[in-house]
Amino acid sequence: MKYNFNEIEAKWQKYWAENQTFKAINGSDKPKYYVLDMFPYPSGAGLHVGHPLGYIASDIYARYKRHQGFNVLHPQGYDSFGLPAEQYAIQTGQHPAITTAENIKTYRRQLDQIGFSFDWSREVRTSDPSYYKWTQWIFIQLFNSWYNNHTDKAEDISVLETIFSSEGNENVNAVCDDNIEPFSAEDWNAFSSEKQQQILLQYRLTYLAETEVNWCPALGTVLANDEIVNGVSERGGHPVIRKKMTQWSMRISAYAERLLQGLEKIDWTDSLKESQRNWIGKSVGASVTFNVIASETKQSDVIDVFTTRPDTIFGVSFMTLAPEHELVSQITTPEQKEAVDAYILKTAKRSERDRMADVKTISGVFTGAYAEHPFSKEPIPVWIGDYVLAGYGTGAVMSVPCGDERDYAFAKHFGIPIPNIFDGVDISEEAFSDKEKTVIGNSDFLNGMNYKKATKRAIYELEQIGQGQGKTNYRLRDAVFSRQRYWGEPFPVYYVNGMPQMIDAAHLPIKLPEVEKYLPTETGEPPLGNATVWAWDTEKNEVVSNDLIDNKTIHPLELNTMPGWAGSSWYFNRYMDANNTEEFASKEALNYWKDVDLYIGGSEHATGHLLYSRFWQKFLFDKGVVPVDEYAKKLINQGMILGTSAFVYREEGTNTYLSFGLIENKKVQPLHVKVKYVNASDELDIEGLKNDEEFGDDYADAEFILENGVYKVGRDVEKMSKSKYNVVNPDDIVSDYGADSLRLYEMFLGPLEQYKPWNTAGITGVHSFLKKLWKLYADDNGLKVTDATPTKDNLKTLHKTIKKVKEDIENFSFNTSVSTFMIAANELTAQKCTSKEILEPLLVLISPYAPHIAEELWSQLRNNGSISKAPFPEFDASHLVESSKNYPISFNGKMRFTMELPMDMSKDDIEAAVLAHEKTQEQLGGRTPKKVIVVPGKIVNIVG
RNA sequence: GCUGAAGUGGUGGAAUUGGUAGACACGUUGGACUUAAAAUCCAAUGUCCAUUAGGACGUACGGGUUCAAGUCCCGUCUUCAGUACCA
Repeated sequence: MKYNFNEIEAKWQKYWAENQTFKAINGSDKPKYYVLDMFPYPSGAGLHVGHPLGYIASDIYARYKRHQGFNVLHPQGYDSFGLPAEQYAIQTGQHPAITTAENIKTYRRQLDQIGFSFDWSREVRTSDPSYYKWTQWIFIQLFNSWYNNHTDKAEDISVLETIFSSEGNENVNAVCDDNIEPFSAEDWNAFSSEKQQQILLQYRLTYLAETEVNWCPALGTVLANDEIVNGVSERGGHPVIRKKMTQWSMRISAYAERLLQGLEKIDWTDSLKESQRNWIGKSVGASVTFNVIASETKQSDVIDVFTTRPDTIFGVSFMTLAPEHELVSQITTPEQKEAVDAYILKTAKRSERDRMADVKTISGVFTGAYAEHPFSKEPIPVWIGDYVLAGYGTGAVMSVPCGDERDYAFAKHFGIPIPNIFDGVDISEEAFSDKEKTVIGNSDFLNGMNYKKATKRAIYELEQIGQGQGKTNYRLRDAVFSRQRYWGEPFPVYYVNGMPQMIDAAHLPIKLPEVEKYLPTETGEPPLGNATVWAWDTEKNEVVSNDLIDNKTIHPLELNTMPGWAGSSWYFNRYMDANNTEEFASKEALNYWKDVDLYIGGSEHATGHLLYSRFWQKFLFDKGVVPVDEYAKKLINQGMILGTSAFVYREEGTNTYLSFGLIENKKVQPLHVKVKYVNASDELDIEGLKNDEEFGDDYADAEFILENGVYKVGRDVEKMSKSKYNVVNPDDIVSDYGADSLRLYEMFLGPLEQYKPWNTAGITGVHSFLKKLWKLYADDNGLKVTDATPTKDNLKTLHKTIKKVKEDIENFSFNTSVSTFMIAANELTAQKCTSKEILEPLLVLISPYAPHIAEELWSQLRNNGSISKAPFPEFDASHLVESSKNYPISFNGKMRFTMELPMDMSKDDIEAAVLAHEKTQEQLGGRTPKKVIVVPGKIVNIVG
């Protein structure tokens, strides 16, 4: 019997699929366990070996939990709306749905052959109308809700309407737009329905607003903050500019504090939580109102600022407004108008990127206006400067040069006085911003106080004069929810007189219309502007032709689509009841599965998907739709598998290629070559390269200068990508070595969280382990497992393996358990172990890692009558772990323990006492300890 | 700048959490089997000194605590990731 992995793997994959072996049952008696992967975007390139890393880890964990008697939910699906399919459609005219379906087919085939234990009966696709029906439904719920600060949760918009009609908005404490005019109940009831709708829109959790957005002209769409990296688009690296547009926004800022607090109760990595904390950016301080001193040319006005240092209020020597600040034009004096206008123009021209790249240059202009210090009543010059951002706080700061680096630099640059309000600190060279060591001086009633006391007192005094109060500010801004794209969820929205109306949930889904072109229209409308059947008939409740629009019963539909993160913000709930056509998911299913016990995915989603999905979950929790407000108890970020690129070096201006060792100081141009032409010793297969279909011609006449008879390539570790020719396809690995080898090797490569390079050569190690394992059970004559009584050594090997592997899985250090298996196989081979009492549990143990070979051997043992246990996947192995718990052998045969002994014993006496000790004898199994480390008073270490 | 993670052989990485540093694997070298290759098996493989026995050094660098430090503390440097004029 040979280890024919291809045959075995195909056989069991077929068996699992036909028997729905991994189907999870809703409402089983067993305890539930939910293991979730971040679902993939099915790209046209298919999977490379880096993609399955996290899936293998979660699969091991899921299979382990099944063996422990849990009812495991381990689903998979596709985040199938996205830009690549749309761009392909723009180029080729092929409908993105077709491309997407094809890509999904490839993904599914590739995933299947790795032997994952997914419950495919629960598959979701975000681009499927039966799925996005519920994404639209959630959008409607958000539209129909507002955030009540009194109850600290989202409530139905009808509650707000009731309040408005009975008492106006005076006592409403909601998270809403700024600048809402106060109105009474009488006012409200007298407002036109349109005016009422306008006001309500300012309170809704998803709202339409003219916002300054990140517009990417090359992509023809707006981007969220997290889709921009260093001032250019994350996808494609195109420039991004600021532009005002009417957009749907999500009021995520309402949840800032709860998103922050919620981090305390979930087991996510510290770095990820820290990223989210920074992104939310809570700062506690005060808002302070400065009165602008009125003069002939300007009226009196007020400037509100936010500061985290109200204790330094007596250090204010000027104020700075963002150039975009709305007061600038009002307060600028005629003498300064020219300079101010020129400055505003200059900064507006600078792109976001320039402004970010160049933070050292100090620039600004005096407006000519003065504000009055709230306490000293001294006049304070008001400047504008681009170091103040319009989008944070109020877009204005009180500048305290002695306590803030930027204010200090600004003051120095423009010769503004720098009053010192810190006792015993020299500020002639730099600002002093250490809060902890602060002692305030020169500050009237704050003198002698530390930071904490002075802050409290300053806020109190500001409140007394009505010019300020304590305030908490968050950096987190509302998320723009509109995209000018075709391949996304359509909004369930139509417009009557320009006011958005929700389509009744009973008529969902609103399916994407057909269009001829996937580009924006000539008039600059989003791609849905190309649709001819895209109007809403409010009588028939269906989508009808645009020609029929009469703005009475038939109205235009929204042309934007939802962003990529819409569908991924709630999919984990859908898996619980994926085929429900009546509800988002049934109450029973939601209450049974509740939340994800283990979520594995990449850290690149820290401030995107992982924040937005927490926001939606909290909202759905407020609405009573889901039973928990944090959906993932534990989250692990898997690292990335990188490619090892290979280079040949062309001597500049020639057709000669120098071997890596011969470059020395010569000018060479490194060129990527396909990694498949390079062996483990970095030697290039020149013939292979010259015969390559794609690039052979480029090298046909090339001369390769060898060293020691071979051409050595250079190596570099980079991200796997098509353009670097370092992509390794899992299909090739599976056909050459088998899925079990791939699974083991990906785990063996290193710690799960770490970034590590792929190196195909190394896979022979785990592959020969599997062959060795097979030989332990079978040889040319068939199975060789016997009823023999296990020896002491056999038992020791088995139990230390069980202990170690259990620990490893529970700590997610899958890499070391692969080593443990190898050691076990080597030891049992050396011991010539054939005992089924050893070999049987070993199979159970290894099955989460290498399920195919384990299933095959288990089933053979069953057929042969050697085992009478249950079929493999249903086999509850929890007793194995239990039995090993008290097994009297410690890991690796090493043992250490501490033993109290009298202080005055001699070293020899101590050793004698150790040898006589009962426990020592037992643990050493009669052998003499190699080393005893003795410390006065006790024995610390006995090594056997 | 700030935040987070990390720095161990030629390489990927172990180290029972303060207790034999380098497990396991790749690679390399040598050997067995073979007409040969592949496959398989065996041995060696941190550095330096030594014929051997053995010895010295060694976990980025410099200090410290401890009977004992890769692990803990202080300082420095480097790399990676995220974030950045956030008042």
